[in-house]
Amino acid sequence: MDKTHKCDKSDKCAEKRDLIIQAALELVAEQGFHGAPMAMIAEKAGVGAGTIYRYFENKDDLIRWIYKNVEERFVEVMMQGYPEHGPVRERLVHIGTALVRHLINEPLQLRFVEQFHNSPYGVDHRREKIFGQQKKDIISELFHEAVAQQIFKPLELAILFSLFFGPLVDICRDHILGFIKLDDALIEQVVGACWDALRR
Amino acid sequence: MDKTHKCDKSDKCAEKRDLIIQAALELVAEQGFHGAPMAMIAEKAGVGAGTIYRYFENKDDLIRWIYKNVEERFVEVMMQGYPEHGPVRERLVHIGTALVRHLINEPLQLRFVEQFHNSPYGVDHRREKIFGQQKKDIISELFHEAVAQQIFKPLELAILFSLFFGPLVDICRDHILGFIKLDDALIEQVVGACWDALRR
DNA sequence: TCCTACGGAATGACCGTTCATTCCCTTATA
DNA sequence: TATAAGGGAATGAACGGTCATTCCGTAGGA
Repeated sequence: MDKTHKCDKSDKCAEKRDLIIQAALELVAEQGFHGAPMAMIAEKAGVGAGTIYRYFENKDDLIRWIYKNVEERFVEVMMQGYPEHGPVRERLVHIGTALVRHLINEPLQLRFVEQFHNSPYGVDHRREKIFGQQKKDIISELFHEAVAQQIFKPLELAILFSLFFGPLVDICRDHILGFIKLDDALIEQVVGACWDALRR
Repeated sequence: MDKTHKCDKSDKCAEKRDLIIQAALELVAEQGFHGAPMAMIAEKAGVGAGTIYRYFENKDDLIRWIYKNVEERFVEVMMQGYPEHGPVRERLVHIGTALVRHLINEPLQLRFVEQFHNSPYGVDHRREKIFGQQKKDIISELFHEAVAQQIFKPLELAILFSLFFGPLVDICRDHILGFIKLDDALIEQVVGACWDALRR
């Protein structure tokens, strides 16, 4: 929930807000929640400690706001250029490739989301995602359709998601941490391998 | 590193030590590191707060000790009844199935390890694992052999591990949290799917 | 009596949050 | 234009609480 604030439009206030967000994103991504106390976020953003509370109710509010925005950007990226009427494999490869490309270009966003998922809210968030999955997002639809057409193995959505997205996120982390070196050819191979896991 | 202690052998002291370990394991697994302060661990173990420091140098020492032991148990379980001279697929299915069965029987151990991996030490530990991978554990050997025989896709070990173990651990967590319900048939299907991801 | 294990209050560091104060920009007035 | 007043934005020292760790008095066995 945003805190009501006099100047929402693109003026100095918005700039300051963005500075806080960026500082928090970086610190949490690089040091974890432990390594991102409010005082440090404020210092990195170049504002006073109290100023943060003019823009966000409390730390939870700040963290959740960042998470929501980062997640939305993930979906946007996967939907950009999505071949809506192409065959299932093409659509899936598009999603996987777009996701991996984005994650390795925005390592802070990946690390932040991972930190978030492994925290008290993380479980609640996943529960909501899985059980509240009545809303028809395009990716869930694609998976459902592929199961119905007997292209995918007849498994629950949660399992199919783990088979496909789990390894992709893992290798992005390994790339960011310098354990492996991803390039376009390798990304294609790994996405292909994840496809193989899903295929009937 | 254990702290030197007069009575190491199976007497009352060892019992008390185990109580501390069990309490810490449960609290960290269920509440995360934040929710497992030393005072709470002591209370749950039924000992004084200071007593913990007679058995472990500090909290880090305690946590690392538990992690090391839990991880060793994972390997033990995967190696129990390992069909060393069977075909690659049989050996891999054995490992995957044994791991999943163990993890869903010991949810605390899985949750603890996940908490550990997402913490400051987590990255260091993984770095050590990947770059210090000169030691020939049986599982790495199996993967190397399968690549050499062109049974697996020609990918780095870290990637193959992510493709195989990543989804397996994910679905165990989902099972523990009640999001899905694993049974023997389903485990077999999922392990089979992970095999498909690796297969050339 | 000596020595070791133990408990739990005490300690000091640190964290999120608050709030009295200051700063600065806008507006009103002459 | 010059000046004063008003008010929202920003600040950072201070507060209350929590944490890991230490310290010291006590109990019990040799």
